Amino acid sequence: MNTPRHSRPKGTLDFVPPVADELRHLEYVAARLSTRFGFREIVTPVFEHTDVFTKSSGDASDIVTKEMYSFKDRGERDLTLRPEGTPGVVRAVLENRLRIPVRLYYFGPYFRFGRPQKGRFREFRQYGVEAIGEASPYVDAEIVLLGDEFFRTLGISDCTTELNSIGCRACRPGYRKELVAFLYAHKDELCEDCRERMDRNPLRVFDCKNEGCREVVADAPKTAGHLCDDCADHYDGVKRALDRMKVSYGINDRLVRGLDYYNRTVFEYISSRLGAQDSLGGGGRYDYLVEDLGGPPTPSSGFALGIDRTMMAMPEKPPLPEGTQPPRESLAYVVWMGEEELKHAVELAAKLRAEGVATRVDFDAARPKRQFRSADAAGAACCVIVGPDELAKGVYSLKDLATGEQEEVPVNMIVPRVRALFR
RNA sequence: GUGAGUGUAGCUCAAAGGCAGAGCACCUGACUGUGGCUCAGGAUGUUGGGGGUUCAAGUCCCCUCACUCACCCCA
Repeated sequence: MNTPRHSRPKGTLDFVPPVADELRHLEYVAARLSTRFGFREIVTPVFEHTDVFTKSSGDASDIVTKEMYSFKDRGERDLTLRPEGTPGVVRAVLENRLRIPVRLYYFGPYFRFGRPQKGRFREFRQYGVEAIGEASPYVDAEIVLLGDEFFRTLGISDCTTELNSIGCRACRPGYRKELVAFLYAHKDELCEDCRERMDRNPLRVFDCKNEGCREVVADAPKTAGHLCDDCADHYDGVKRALDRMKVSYGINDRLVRGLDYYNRTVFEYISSRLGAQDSLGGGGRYDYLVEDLGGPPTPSSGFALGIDRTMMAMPEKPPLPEGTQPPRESLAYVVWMGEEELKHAVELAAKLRAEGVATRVDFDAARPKRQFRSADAAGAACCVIVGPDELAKGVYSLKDLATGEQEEVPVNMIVPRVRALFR
């Protein structure tokens, strides 16, 4: 193969036409739905001071310990390409003293260092929402609903929602102690990784895919049975609200989120089309994070959805029936014959564009044949032909490239006639 | 960070130690004011890179790089 002079950095993606259009469409859907739920867009930097992430995501989490793109800038500042969205948003809310409660949505690129595989990249895109300063279980339910509607709007049908509650600072320590005791009793049956996880983050043993570990974990004490009264009430509230909103979900009492800051409600959207990385996104409640980042106690809830994964999970467009042409772009080509007509073509292009009609002229091809070919290659809907004959008669010839039909159009009628061919 | 698989034309893939090929795409012409369709012709490669074995390597061996999938982790 011709080795390209330059190649993408490992784990990055190019979005070339028309895939970039799909990406923008997806962001448009996200923005529209978020707005409908009262969220407003926030844009924060792609990099932050490193401690914004180390103080929020948890020192023990893998994201912080081995997946961050961290660097020192020329001023010796410790900076990190954001591995996730929530900490930067919370930082911005505090720094700009936004009035709380506030609902925010965002999308953009995120960065984590790991070996790429299907659905996992070093640069990836997320769509997220954060409801900062809202404590009600209804809020959690609304956020789950929003994500659910997002996937449904995009035609993703094989997406299931899993729900769990992991308790709070009051009830989790007791549960954790009980879980660790259980795991120690079954230490011999656990894999090496899980034996390490037992001490560092015992809840994550639930995530292990190892057969033996799964069997052990099946009998392990579950969070849901060890919630304090407040957490149990909250969990019931979320479930009742989801039922009333007609959101279908499954309880997964093994569901644990990777980030340390979650408490109470956690949820995840799973698709069967994605391979091993089957999570389209997830989220939950994070009632302590704002405080951890130096703000006042502020109960909050949100989600982060993987845009790249969502695009992978979207249904394939059905192939075109045999013999049919793909739809044409809403684009007009002005075809010219000689130098004299070229001047008119340039003016006509300006006029069409002023009327909002996307227009191109092939300046490089002197022969009309090539101009027509350019127009066809670009998928243009029509050609507007400027030749000596047309100029003499005060008309343009308009050729519909889909049907091949051509007719003369008075110059003052060209804009509506071109537009009529767009569909 | 760990493991496995795959690297041949722009794309999809043949060539199982003996002349590097096909389809699609591309270019030119038939058609000097008309795309697609048809016909005729044309170009395309350091077989990812480097080393080794051999009379001979796309093919076997070693190293390296890239991609893919999985572990890990998560979006």
